[in-house]
Formats: sequence, C-alpha cells, structure tokens
Amino acid sequence: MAKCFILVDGSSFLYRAFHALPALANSKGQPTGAIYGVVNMLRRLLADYEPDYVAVIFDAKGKTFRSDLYPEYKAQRPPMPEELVSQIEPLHAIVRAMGLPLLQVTGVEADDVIGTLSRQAEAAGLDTLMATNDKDMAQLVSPRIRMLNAMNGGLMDIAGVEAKFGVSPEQIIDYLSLMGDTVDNVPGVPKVGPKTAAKWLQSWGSLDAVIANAGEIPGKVGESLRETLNQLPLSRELVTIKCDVPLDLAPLECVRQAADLAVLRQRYAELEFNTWLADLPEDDGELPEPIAEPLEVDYEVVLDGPALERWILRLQDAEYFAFDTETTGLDYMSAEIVGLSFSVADGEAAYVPLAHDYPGAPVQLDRDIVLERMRPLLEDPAVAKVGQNLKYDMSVLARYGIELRGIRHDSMLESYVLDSIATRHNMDALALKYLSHATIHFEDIAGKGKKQLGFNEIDLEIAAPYAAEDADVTGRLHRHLWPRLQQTASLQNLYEELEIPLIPVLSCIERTGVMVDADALREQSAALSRRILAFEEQAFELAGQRFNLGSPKQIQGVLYEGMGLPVLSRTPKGQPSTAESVLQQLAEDFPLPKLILEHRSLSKLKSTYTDALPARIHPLTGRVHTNYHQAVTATGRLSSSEPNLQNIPIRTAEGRQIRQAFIAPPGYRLLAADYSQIELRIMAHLSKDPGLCTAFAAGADIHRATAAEVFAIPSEAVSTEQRRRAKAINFGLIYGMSAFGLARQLDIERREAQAYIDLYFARYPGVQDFMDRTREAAREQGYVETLYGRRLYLPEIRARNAQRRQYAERTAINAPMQGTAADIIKRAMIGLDHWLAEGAIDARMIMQVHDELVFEVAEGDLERARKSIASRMEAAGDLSVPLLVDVGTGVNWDEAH
DNA sequence: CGTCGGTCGTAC
DNA sequence: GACGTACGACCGACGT
Repeated sequence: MAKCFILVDGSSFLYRAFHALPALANSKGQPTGAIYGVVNMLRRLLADYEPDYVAVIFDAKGKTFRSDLYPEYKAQRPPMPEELVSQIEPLHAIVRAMGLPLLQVTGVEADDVIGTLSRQAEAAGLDTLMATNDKDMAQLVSPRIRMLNAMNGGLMDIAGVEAKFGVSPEQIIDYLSLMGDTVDNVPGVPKVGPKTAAKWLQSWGSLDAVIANAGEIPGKVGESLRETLNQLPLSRELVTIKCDVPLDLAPLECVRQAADLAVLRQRYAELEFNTWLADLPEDDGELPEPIAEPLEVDYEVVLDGPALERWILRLQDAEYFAFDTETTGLDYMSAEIVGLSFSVADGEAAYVPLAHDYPGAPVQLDRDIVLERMRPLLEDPAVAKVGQNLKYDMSVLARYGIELRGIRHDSMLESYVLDSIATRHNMDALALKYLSHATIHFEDIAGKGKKQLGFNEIDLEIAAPYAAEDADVTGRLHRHLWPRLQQTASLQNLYEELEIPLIPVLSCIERTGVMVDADALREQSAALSRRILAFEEQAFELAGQRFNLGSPKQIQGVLYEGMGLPVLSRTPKGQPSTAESVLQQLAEDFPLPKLILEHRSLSKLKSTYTDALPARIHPLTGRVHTNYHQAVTATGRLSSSEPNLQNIPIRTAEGRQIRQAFIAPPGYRLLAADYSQIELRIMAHLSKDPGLCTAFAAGADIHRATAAEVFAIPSEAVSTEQRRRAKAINFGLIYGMSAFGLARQLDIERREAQAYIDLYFARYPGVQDFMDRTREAAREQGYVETLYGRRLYLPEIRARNAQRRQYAERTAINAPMQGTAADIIKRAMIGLDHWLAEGAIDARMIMQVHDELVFEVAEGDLERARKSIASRMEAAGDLSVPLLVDVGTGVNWDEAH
C-alpha cells in the first residue's frame, strides 16, 4: 500500500472553527474556541489515519501575488477579529509541540503550498489527503490526491468532485472563473452560478471553448458573458492554485516528530484544555511540571493527644473549618473511617490518621476515642463546617453514631449552583478549574484496578499530604466560590435554602434504604431465563443459524445481510439500526424481529433489575441503599445510581412485577405520593396562558382538555385516540419538540403533526409566547432560569451550527419546567423531613423519583399520613394554578400506585 | 484483563 | 438529524 500524506489547511480550519464553535474562553477570558476546534480536528485526523507524512499549512501575513495581480482581491474582507488573531500564536505553538511540520510561506496562500506539496507527493508515489473546507482545492484532485472533509470524515475523489460540482477536477478552475467569488472578490460572469457554469463546461468542455462560442449563447446570461469576456483570464489566474512554489520542505521530509510534552502541558494548562492535559503521557522518569506554583502549605500529621487538643482549640476558634473523612471505600454503608482531616485557613491543615494498618504503620490515636472527643464539635450546629460532598461524610459518621450538624457549606454544591454544566463537580476538577491547582489524585497514590489499595493500606508519608490537601483545597474552593455565589441573590438563596438543607435529608433517605423481596426477584429471574431461552431457540430456527441476540451488531448481520430485510433507519454512526421502533415496523412483515424484541425486553428486565437488585441488598440492613447525586444533572434534578432507583419499570406487566418486589416491613405500608402533571402546571404558571390556567383551575383532565381544544370538539366527545394524541402533544411541548418528532411519536404524517402544533399554539397563544420569550431570553442572557432562579447556562444558544443551536433551544424550553419541578420537590422534601422529625407519625421517606416521593408508614398512621404528606407537597410550590398530589398506598410499590 | 465508545432501553 | 433529563447493561474493539 502506498504511504499516506495528510496536508492540513490550517487557516481554513481556524476560520471555520472560530465561526462554527461557541465562543469558548478560559477562566481568564482568553478566547480558546478556535484553537480547541483545530487541535481537536488534528488529533482526530492523526488517530484516524495514522499518516506517514503530515504537514499543517497556514496563510502568511502580508500581501500575496494575487493582490499584486488584482488589488481588489480579498479587499473587502473585514479585518480578522481580535479574538481570532490572539489564538494564532498559541495554535502554532501547539501544532509545533505536537511534532507536526508547520509551513507558512510569504507571498502565497496556504492553498498554493498545499498544491505544490500535493503535486510533489503525487510524483513521489504517495497517497495524499488534503484536509480542507475550501471548495477551490477540488482542482487538485487526482487519482492519488483526494480531499478530506474533516467535519464529516468524507473523502472526495475524482468521481466525488464530478458528483458534487458536475465537472471534472481539471474543469474546476474554469468553473470557478465563470462563477467568480463574491467573498474573495474574484470577478466572474454575473448571473452565472454553479448550475450554469457546470452546464456550459459540460457542453463546451473548457473556458476557452466557452469564450470562443460566446456569440452563440442566448439570453441575458449570454449578454452578461459577452460583457465580461475580457476579465475572465484574470479570474482564471486568481482561482488557479500554484503548484510550483519554492519550499524548504519536501513531502518525504514531512515526518512527524516526537511531541514536546512540556510545551503541550504548559499550553493546555494555560488554555484549560484539561481533558487533553490529563491525556498527556508522563515524561520518562520526570514528574510533570506543575501547571501553577504549588500551593504553599503547612500540613501536620496528628499522632498524639496534645497535638489533637491543639487542633481542637483551633477548630473551635475558627469562624468555620473545612473537614474531610478518609475511608476504606466509596460505599457509605460499608466504608470504615481511616482518618480525619481539617483545615482552618489556606495551607493550614491537619491529618489525623486513625486506622492505617499496613506493616510498619506508626502508632496512631484510637479511632473511637478521637471520634468521641470530636463529637461535641461535629454535632454542634453552631460550629460551621465546609466540605466537598458532605453527604458522604455525614453518612459514614452516622454509622459511628455521630450526627454531623452545622453543615454550612459544600464546595461541590457551590460549584453546581453557580454553573451546573461547565465542569464536573469533583474536587480534582474544581481545583484545576478555579485554583489552577493539580491536586494529588487518589489513583496516583492508591493505584487502580485490582491492585488498588484501601486508604488504610497507604503509607502515612503518602496518605497524609493527600488527606490534608483534601481539607485545605475544600476550604480554598469555598473561599473562591462563595463570594461568586453571593453576587447573585437567587443563586445564593437556592444554595442556602435548598441545596444545603437537602444534604441531611438525602443522607437519611439513603441510609434508611428500601426493603426489597430478594426471593421474589430470584424467582422472576428464573422464570425470565426460561422464557429467554425459548425465544432464543425459536430465533435460531428462523434465522437458520445461532447468534447472540444481545448483540445489535450480530442482529444487524442476520436481519439485513443474512435475510435481506429492508433497512428502515440508521444509527448516528451509519449502521442499520436495530432499535425498538425499527424492529416493531419490521415485525409487521417478518417474524424474527418480533422475537428479538421480546427477547430484548426480557433480557433487559433480567440483567438490569431482577439479577442486579438482589445483589444490592445490604447484608446488615437487608435493604437496598442507593446513591442520590445532587450535582450531576443540568436542570437541578437528582440522579440515582448503584442501584438507580429512578428507572424501575412501570409500563409493562412484567415490569410492574419488579415494583412488587419493593415492599414495606411488617406493620408498615408503602405510600407513594406523586405530583400530577407538575411540568404542565409549571408551563401554565410560567406562560400565564388563560386557557391552560383555566383548565387546571377547573380540575380538568388536561390531556382531554387539550384534545377538546385542538380538535375543536366538546370535552365529552374526545375519543381515546384523540386524547392519546393530545397527550403526546403535551409531552412534546415540554421537550421542545418539532413536528418531525411528534409525527414519529404518533406515527402520522409530518404535515398532520405540524397542523396539530399550529392548532395548539392558536388555542394556547400564551404558551407560544412563553416559548418565544424563553428562547429570546436565553439568547440575550446566555442562560435560562427556573421559577426559583436556578440557572442553566446555554453557551451554544448562539452557535452558528444550526443543529447545536437548536439543541440548546430545546434545552432552553425544557429546563425551566423540569428545573422548577425539581426545585419544588426539593422544597417539599426538606419540609417533610422536618415534619417527620417531629415524630407526629411513624413514617420514613425512602425514595425520590423526580415527581414522586415514597414513604414507609406505620399501618395505624396511614390515613393521617396521606393527607399531611399531600398537603405539604402541594404547599411546596406557589403556582398560579393548583398543584395536585396523588397518593396511593399498598404492601408494595406497585400497589401503592 | 481492563477501558471505552456505541447502541439500546428503563424511568420521569 | 429531527424530544428534554438521567443510569446502566452488553458488545466488541483496543490496549496492557
């Protein structure tokens, strides 16, 4: 195979990236988006093609032979914006540090350098790919030279050029001369565009022939041609790419050099390309250079009583202290405390090791004695603490009988409330982003994978700086983030009144756990196994071969290649899709897809639920303890994992069996309380649409009411099908759906779907207005807000790329509704937790599923609990429409619905 | 043997 | 392509 040479048109990508990508900047406000775009493209290119030779070419500053030839050439281009100019030097530095040959030749453009190199490469027998966005380059395409569209990965060869432009590569120069180029100010023939130029060249063959036959061309275009005949030679010269530029570097010298890691590290750090920074390999034997001056620190290891007493005094005297626990693991239900760290000011921190037990570990203070000594401080609500994800510390301490109080600040939540999506909210990421400090990573000291050590097995010399740094950095982050939070009253309020008070509530729910009937689930697993096996046998029979029904790729092979079924849809990566909706359609005509669907749905239930849940039952409590994450979602919702209790099936009969395994302990019942149509009610409130508000005020069935409006019939006349369609419209609205999406959802024509949407907006003009206003506000401010002022930043709302922009617009519509609902249920949870703590009834909160709260309630208190819980949840939101809560009870979660 | 992207499917 | 927010199972390619 011939060796591969990639020529990258750096200038064209720089412009493209600058205009197509959102205006990224680092924390100092230095623009970085164009650099990011180009380097990202280069990395992909190198990974995808592993070229033997490569060169990145940029335009040089100053005049070119073309502007000497024709002063107007590119004369009306606006000067390059400052935000782009400032990105050129760093980009060049990074390209060089990546080890890529960089060429810039004065007096010619990047195109001409690429032309020259590609022709030389052709002569040397290389296969050349020109990575560029510039259609002019099509004139260079030959059997050994192709164009690469780095945005979509498409390659264009001679046939590709002919297909796209309707002329051959040799004719491209003539084609461009006829058309001219308004952007570059190349004169052409007025009224001649791509179609006419191609048509003429197909008829006459060349520009010279067209000129020779100019007299025969009729009409206005003919006149236009005859008037401009004398400038066509100039146009031709301007659009012709030079292929004989003298260069310092020959194609075979364009070898990729070793990367200069130190430079890359420094540049990535400056620009805050942290993922790439983390990606860089270590220097041989040398530690990576710190990206900032190391923090100045004075950390103390506390190994005796007097030292501990001195620190307790400091903690008591401090306005607040930062605090962290080191444990043997991440599971709050089983992790053992290994040590405690504290910090009272920048760089001043202590680590109190308590249970390091590797061979040769020094004698440490006794864990129980220290905890008992710390108890007054930790349990005093007046002693303010700041932590990073204090919910975890609180849960662990609770297992040692200590109830952490005085949770004043949490740097994870400060970051989340300030900007939920700009960064992940773990301490390492926050330190890098806000303090420019690369923290010691847990993996670096404990290893990873099977060889990972527990924190108790780590040498104190290594563990102590890590542990003390945790508390120190947490304090520093708080002092960095808190002033920012205080600048926006609504955000500060959300943080202090909602997110911080929620910490103990979530900790309590998690530790309480939920009772799950393991035997019932195991029986379900066995039954599912039998049915799955039967489906497999039948499927193999039909397919005439054995294959893995769990593999989309193999299904694809069997259905589309083996059996020749029609490909109705493709995945984003271009593979024939085997998704449910596709198979469902195929199932109308063929038997096998139906079997695959049934197999898939049963396998899903078995692997994700009936097998996984019993394994999650805690040996001591006999219950399942999930993790609720408070700083994950963009909108303010919680998420749940290990296990995820927020996606337990409900729609199918088999699925509901799984819910039946969620049970109450003896003497108790489950009580499930869910907000009815909360997001639509919020939409009514935010939009103030009279029709919608009236319908809710009247207590109407909202989908029925919508159907009555859209189909212009009395509410009693609404059919089941009409209500179903109205329901899809209502959900679609919340998600910012298009006519296409609604059509697909309802399996109707797009035009019909559009008609529904038009009708809806005509009947509920307030909703239309609300959505327009929301999009507009997002564009103006760069963010949208919930009713309680939670913000979601949408940097791509102004993107040039329509797909990205529309995505941001849909998020803008959805986030205020989803986010307000999340705010309301969080308010309810805090209120309910306080009420439950009063002990008026015997009940515990055990789950949250976005618009639903689940409790276990003593049988005798059920009726009182129903009313109290519903009314407290309803009072948590103050909307201009009623907020309604449906309550159900039962011996299991399914029954409680 | 571990990691990671792709695909699919569950919930609200 | 085309409907928002999540988590997680499985496959299969790839790297150690």
